[in-house]
Amino acid sequence: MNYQDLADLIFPDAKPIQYYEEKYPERNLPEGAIVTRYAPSPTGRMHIGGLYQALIAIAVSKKTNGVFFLRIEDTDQKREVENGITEIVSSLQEFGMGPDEGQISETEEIGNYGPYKQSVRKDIYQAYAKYLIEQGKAYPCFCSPEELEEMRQKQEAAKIRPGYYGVWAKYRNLSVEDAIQKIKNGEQYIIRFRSPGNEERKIKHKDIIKGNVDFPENDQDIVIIKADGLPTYHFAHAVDDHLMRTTHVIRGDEWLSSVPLHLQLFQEMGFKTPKYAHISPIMKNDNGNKRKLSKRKDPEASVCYYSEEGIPPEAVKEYLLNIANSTFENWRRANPDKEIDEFDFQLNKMSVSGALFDMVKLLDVSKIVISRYSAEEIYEKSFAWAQKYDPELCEMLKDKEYALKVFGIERGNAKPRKDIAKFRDVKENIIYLYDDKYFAQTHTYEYDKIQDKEEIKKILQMYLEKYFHETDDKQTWFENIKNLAEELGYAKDVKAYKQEPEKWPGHVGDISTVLRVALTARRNTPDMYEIMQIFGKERIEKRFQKAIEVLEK
RNA sequence: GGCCCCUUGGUCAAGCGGUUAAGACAUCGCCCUUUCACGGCGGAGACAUGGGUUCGAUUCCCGUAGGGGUCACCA
Repeated sequence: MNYQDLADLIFPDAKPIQYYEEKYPERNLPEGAIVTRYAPSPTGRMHIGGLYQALIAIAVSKKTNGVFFLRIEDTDQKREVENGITEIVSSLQEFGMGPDEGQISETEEIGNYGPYKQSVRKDIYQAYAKYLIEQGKAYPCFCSPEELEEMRQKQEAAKIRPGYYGVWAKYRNLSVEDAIQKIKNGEQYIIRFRSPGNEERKIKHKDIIKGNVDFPENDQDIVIIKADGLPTYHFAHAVDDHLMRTTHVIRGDEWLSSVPLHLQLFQEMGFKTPKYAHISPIMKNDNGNKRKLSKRKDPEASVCYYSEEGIPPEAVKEYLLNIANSTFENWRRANPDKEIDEFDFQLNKMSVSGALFDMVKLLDVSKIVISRYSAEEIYEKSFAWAQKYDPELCEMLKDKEYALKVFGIERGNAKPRKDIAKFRDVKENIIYLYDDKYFAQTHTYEYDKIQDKEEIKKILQMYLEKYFHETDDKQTWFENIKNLAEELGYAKDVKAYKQEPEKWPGHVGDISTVLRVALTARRNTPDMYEIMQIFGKERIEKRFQKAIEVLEK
């Protein structure tokens, strides 16, 4: 009896690997095209780190006219979660990051290199496992989990390197006959890789991001097929990325130390090795300690946080790209209107260590992104956000014509306002411009310099009677406020006042402040002329009246 | 603990043997301005540490400290 008999006994129905090799031929792509992927496990809400990885993968594949595909790594049924794939697919979609090929819903996929869901590729993995067994490069192991655990404890107690290797690899040298006998006896087993490695030897590896790294060779006989017949990550990675013709494996750097194993697997199976790029995780400062952004502890770790807050997807992408390649920022400044895809992303320029997540910076990016929107765009996006997350704002925005006027204040010009960082800010930002909300609230009118009740009343009344005309242009409008100031004995010109402040009780700015506060109950607002234009005389009058009522209380 | 990786201002980061050590965010001041925002100008603020190598180290080598990753029939 020989390896072939053993292989046939274990996987009687597996196809020869030639079948798959032919079914999934080399891709016909231009020179230098990068084929890469995002390969998450459907285990819950999508993590920002995953989005980051996918974004980078897309950037490099787009740049080289390559392929970006989505593969679902669901070989661990225990950790799987309902609608896990939908979560991934819809998150990517929301960010405009749909794959060129791969899984596109729980059950559907596109592309010729599928299936793209590992759980339905069982036959393929088994064919390759069989191939390995035939050559004596893999073998059945009959250790129970308890036995393995016991072994590990022994190793730890003896302070030697834990694992299934060398003399500890109990079934590595079991004869084919004995193995066959055990299997026929119905003993449980899994399939292990017979590692040709030697821990004493070093391998050199060049990672695109991390640079040169030296590791000891792998000598662990790792499990390749689990008791449930599904492959482990390592084996699936080798088989899939070979068959899907991946040229660049872009993944989190928690995999870096598995590289010796992966390289060995590729070599032993006769596969061409892909290039690796290991991305540092996005970190968070936790009481002086750096740690990975955690979905449990940090809301901002979940991709859904951004849509809930109303931070535009493109802002998140720009921020992430910024962490990835700091030259992005300069490029963006120079090319404000270009698509992100046009940025020449450099994998090898990525930081070797993990960046701390900076919400303040993200919000700054977001402010810039939102400031570039037209009134129409910010209306549409705010409305869409409000429909999901804020019924009150949604109600306010139903009057589109009015909302467009509101959003149009100081927008669409060369120096647009940058006062909205996320759609959640919108309501607070505009609510005082809505009469029903405004009059329903009780306000404290915090006037600044001019506090005298009678003086304030006089200013408001006189302004409406003599100095406000709906048809005035901005210059005339402000000239009128100056005239009002003068009539009341205030300085018309702020500079003149500042030079000789003792000559006047105040200046035109103080008058403006009274008008502004009485009009909006706020000291800080965007351009008051535009606000008054939107309101018209009648509404201004109503608001002044309310201000006066409050004064008289 | 073994193995591997990392360490430039508060944060993200250029630089890769000779630089007044870029830039962005944040911060502070001034200017612009009827307020705020925007914008403009300016300030403060960094090469973890100790040894080498070198005419010269932030840049190269070694050690130390600190941080991160990894050691599953999880990915």
